[in-house]
Amino acid sequence: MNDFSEDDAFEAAVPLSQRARAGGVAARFGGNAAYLDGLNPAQRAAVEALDGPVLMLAGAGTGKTRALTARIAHLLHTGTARPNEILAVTFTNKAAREMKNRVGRLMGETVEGMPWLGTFHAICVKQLRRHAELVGLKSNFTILDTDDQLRLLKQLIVAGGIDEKRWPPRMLAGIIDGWKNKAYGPDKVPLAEAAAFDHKGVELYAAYQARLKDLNACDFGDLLLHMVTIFQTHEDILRQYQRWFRYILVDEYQDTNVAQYLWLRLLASAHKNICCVGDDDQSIYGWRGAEVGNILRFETDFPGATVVKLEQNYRSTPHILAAASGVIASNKGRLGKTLFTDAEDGEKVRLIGHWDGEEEARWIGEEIEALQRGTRGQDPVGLDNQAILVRASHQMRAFEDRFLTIGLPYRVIGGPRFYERLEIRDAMAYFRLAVSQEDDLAFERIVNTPKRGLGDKAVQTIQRAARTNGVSLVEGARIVVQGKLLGGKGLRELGVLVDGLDRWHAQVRQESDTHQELAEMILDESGYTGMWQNDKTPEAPGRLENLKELVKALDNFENLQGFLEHVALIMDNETEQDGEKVSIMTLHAAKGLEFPAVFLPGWEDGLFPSQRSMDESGLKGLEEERRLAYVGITRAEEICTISFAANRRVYGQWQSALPSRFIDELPEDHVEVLTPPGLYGGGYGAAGMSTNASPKLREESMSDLHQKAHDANVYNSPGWRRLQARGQTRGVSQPAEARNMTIDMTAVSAFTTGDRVFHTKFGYGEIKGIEGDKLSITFDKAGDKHVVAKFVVAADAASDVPF
DNA sequence: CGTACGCCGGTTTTT
DNA sequence: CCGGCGTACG
Repeated sequence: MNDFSEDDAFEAAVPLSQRARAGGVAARFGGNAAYLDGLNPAQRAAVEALDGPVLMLAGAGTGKTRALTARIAHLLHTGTARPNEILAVTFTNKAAREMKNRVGRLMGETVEGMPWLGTFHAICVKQLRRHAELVGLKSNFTILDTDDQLRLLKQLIVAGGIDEKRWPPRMLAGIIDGWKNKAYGPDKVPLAEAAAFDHKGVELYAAYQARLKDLNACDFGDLLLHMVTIFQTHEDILRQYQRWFRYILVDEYQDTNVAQYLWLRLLASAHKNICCVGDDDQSIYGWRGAEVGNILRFETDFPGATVVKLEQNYRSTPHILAAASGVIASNKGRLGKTLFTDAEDGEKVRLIGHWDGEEEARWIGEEIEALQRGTRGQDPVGLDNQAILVRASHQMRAFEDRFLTIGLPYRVIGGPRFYERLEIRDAMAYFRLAVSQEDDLAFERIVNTPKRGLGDKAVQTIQRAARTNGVSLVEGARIVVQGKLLGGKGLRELGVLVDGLDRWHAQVRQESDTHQELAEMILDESGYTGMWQNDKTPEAPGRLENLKELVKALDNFENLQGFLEHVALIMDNETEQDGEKVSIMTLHAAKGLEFPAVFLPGWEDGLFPSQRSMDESGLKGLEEERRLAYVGITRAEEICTISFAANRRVYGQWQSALPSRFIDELPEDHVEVLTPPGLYGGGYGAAGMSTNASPKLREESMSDLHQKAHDANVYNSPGWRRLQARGQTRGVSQPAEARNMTIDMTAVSAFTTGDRVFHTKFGYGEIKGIEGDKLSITFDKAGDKHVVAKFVVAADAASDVPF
């Protein structure tokens, strides 16, 4: 199918008569190009160099998105390109949305939507739907999520009689993804790599691809891989796209993998009007296939490229920039940028060591409250403007525990994504089946959810019936029901399920109800809602809440099909904005964000830089970790606080660690060393203690803690001694009691000892005591906790979640 | 077929 | 220390 004339994406958004270079356009958009106002010379150069290859090296906070959107505006404004002739690619939906909004704003709504502004995946889906048959798919192919993918791989492993221990589905998925990222089809995997996995991996890869074809499905990696394959084997199609996409823009180029790189290079090879924006210093996704090499090699790939460096930073203070630059300077083979700023000096980066992880969390909690109140003698910093950035998500727990206890509102960014949650996937599987009864994976998922007495044996019977008749599982189930191939209860239940599926399917086609009503009906009639209503685990109310949320989300779509189509690609986590909260997230999740105050805890060797990263990838791994440090520091606008703990409980065992080597790389002149609480006057290196000393004496006095800290080997480490040698110490942390704490007694007065209560994180429990505004609660699952009263509700109120 | 217990393993994450 | 998963029973 090479004829695109019907695709609205290629329809001229602007009548041809109005299309003109430079001249006639002014009439359309007004004479002046307001989008150029306020750009610095480098940005302006990047915006105005429209033709030929351009590499925009944009350091952190240098107005990259601004330049990129201005460039699009410029292409449109000068009439160089129409909106549908511009291909603009991002990695995330969020970035795509942002760019769309900003272009719209710059152009004053005059421009119709840009059809080819989107993520790599969204754009590839659009293309692949048109050419699916060239890779053996139908244009209505489904896109599998990770969960489907894993279940499929597991089936293949089991079917192949392969030991699941030696070939865990997760590992196989990782290997296959890796190959797809490099644009290797099953037949293109280099012999050496194939041999590295006993050739079994390739065998399974081929089987997996064959199975996907059978299911008329593909996974995320396929979207790119298939398009690259099509472009490489069908020159006419490639030519067409090359003509259509007259200008190409790529965001976060340092994160592209080989498949994405090939796709871009193929599309750009004719006219070479490609503008890539990126920062080699912020390449932090090497472990999932990103190739920094792509950006380092740009000038070789596109000889004569215009290279523009954006080095003026509009985000951070000079001290923060200097600290970040100091750390990243240790990396080799950088393209090299020197960030500068006009901003006032501000505060130095603050560095503090703690006895253990809990102490660190406590200190940061108090510090956040102090900043919020402006107690430190400066403008108050709202909670929305503060963030804690950690290396690994398990570090979040210490903060969550602490913040729950003191009642500090927080939000975890990038947790389990909405559409990845169990209940959402189950519900979606029902919707998928209502739309198409061919969806075998969806059927397998829900056939026994809720429990219908249809276990492995029953499923096997259904599968056999389906296979021998060459039909879908739903049809197979119908055959089983009609032929009474199962026993009493299971048979009856299966009959009910099949009837339900038929009914829902019919209703989808008739469109007799609104799709929201239909969705709600499906979830009710299938017994899925009831399943969670009867569930007494602490998660159940939340899951029901999520289901309600899901039905609400349907509002934005025409019908169920439309919804399913979009959800496959939009795994976004729309974070609800309810009140001021501190953000807690990983360093990876923080890329692209900025906060006035940033806390960077856990700077200990082994944790950050991560031991595993260094073990697996050696110097390359260490350098990526260092870039992560760079990304972390450069998120801060005003106040950046780095901390580490001498001891940490990891897998239930106490372990001590040395301060991160990155701390040694911080330039002294831009760092202020704070004194940990209990160490007024500073600690002095004493003889090291045994490394497994238990610091589990939490409620000890400060002087006791001091004594302990005194002896800890961390204070005798090279990193720590360096801090001492700098001799800059200043007490910061005030005891919490010294600050005027407002205690909300209204919440606490609602409870008495013995009440059953519900807490969103800890679940159900019973109040054992009341101390000030805190409740001491024994939770059914989570054990004894002290929690601020406003974070719990009476247990009977919690079960009252209507659906 | 569903539940209870014991064992293993345990970064980073988007689409 | 915690959760997911697989095996062993009811």
